[in-house]
Amino acid sequence: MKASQFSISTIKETPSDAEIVSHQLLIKGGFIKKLASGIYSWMPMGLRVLRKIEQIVRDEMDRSGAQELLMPVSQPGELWEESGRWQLYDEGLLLKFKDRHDRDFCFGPTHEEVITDIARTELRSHKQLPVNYYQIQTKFRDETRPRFGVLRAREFIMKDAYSFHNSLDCLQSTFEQMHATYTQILTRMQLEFRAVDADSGSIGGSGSIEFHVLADSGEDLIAFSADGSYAANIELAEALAPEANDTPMKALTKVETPNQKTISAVVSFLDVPVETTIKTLIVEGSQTPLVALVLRGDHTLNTLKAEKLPEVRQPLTLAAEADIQSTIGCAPGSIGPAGLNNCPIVVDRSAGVLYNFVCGANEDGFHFTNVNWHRDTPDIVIADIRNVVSGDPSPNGNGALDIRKGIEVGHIFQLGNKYSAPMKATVLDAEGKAQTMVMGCYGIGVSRLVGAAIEQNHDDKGIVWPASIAPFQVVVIPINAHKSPNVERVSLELYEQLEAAGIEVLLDDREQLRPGVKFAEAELIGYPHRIVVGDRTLANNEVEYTERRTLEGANWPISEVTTRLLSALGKAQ
RNA sequence: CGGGGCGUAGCGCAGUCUGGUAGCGCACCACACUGGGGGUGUGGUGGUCGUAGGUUCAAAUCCUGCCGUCCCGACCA
Repeated sequence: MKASQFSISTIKETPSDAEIVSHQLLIKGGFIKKLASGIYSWMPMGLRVLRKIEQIVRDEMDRSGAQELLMPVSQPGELWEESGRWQLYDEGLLLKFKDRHDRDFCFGPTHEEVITDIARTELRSHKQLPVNYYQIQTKFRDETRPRFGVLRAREFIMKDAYSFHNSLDCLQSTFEQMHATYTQILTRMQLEFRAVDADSGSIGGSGSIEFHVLADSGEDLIAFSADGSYAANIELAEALAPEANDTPMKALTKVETPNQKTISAVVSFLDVPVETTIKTLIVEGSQTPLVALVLRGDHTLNTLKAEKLPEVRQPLTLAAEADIQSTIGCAPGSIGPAGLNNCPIVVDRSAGVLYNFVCGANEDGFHFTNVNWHRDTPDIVIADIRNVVSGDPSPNGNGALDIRKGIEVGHIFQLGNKYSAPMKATVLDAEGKAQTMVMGCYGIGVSRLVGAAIEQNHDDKGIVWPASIAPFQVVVIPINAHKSPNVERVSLELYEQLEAAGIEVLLDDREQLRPGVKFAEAELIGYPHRIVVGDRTLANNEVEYTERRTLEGANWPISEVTTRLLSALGKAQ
């Protein structure tokens, strides 16, 4: 491709509405263009990247034996009534509309309903199973708050696959195969990632695994052991109970703590280690109006774990201050388990092994010190309700946990019969009886991967694309070709040679631009390899090579450019 | 959905407090110079100041409604 015939529209200024680096660089580099909040056009340069990722995904899905199909973007509301999700998603997410006959429709945020409808008519016999259908297609979700450019867009491109089985064992084997396929996809994209145990959320089903690209801007926290044998979303990672060390109990003391309403305030006011303090959160209960959740002062509540407690009402809701006042008799900030008799108390494992700790005295402006469980408190329930922190022991016993941020780019689920049962998707089994199919579903955010790849691969000059997904693998920049026929001839010959060798190369033949502009732009756009052709080195029959990632250069003999690039790109000649 | 910020040329912004000829930088067009790190000069193009209404002799500026957009939170297969 010649730059003179290809739209490149970079801008120097950082767009004011782009917060994170991938969004800024995609806009600055002219890869995408915003049409509305969370809705973007893919410009020619950006589309090349998107297509690269799609092709890797398609390739590996096909290799796994899955079959590609394409389902409609618009879906009849009736189908969603059948699965029960029309009402469930009544507020937000589902963008609904009506056709001219006043019939309900929605833009597909996902395609379980449509694929299950296809499966129940296409699949009749257990002999046809298992089958795994996939598509790469535009989805629309009316996110309450689109943000981060293509990382949380409303309209986005996703690969979604749905498998059908006649047994859980069969589902399990496809699930494992998809695990391997996703691993292969992300490996080919040259991204650093982790597959982690995850909550299956509102899509339902049992086991699920998320794939996260590691990046500091990630919205999720993932915990994993150093040896890689354990990895889970922090939502799910189990906090083990520490060993209790038997300490002699001291006498309970009530101390005045005027206006000390936060843990950090109490810690500095009383000059005690934060690990010896307790905080108490009051939430709405399922069997009682209120429930107390107790954590060590330096720990945070894991809402997902708390929500699963039988005592707690779903969804987890912090109690209103007025209810706390009337039931407990003090404001939040002075609550504590000691003497708290009018609601159940659930204590985190780590808090439950403390001796002589500090907590609120259930009276504004007072705390207790040297509190001890049982002696000073009513009956308690011990549970795992906190988020793990870095350094916690790994739940599988292998070393300590490390915590990193990740961008969720893939999620695979074992759905079971959540959709097939209500939608009556059955096949006849060997005995000729109707049997509800078991389903799995597997998603990869294709457009999100574009952003995730940049979050993980950039520097202060711009994007550093992994070669496998770069819009072009090589850029050839002639210097002052309009003045030097030699430069023009060599750069054109190199360009043709590289193309012939199957390398995707962009020849920056735009005459009106000065070299500095081309260099800066090349670094912004992030071509992995750069060849500069100028009279300076041409005298020695050489050109200048620069690797984008290291920005280190070297002079290469013209005759060896193709061979060296092929080997840098890992291609056999 | 709660809290906050911002809407002025394609992009980034000033002007709004204190009402009175709509500005700057980048980009774009023309010409000249320049030609190895977003170069220089000269001359230009481009704006119903988000929108609807109100106050006023007069509104980008004051008042009210609406819309859009971004941030924090809630939410998120």
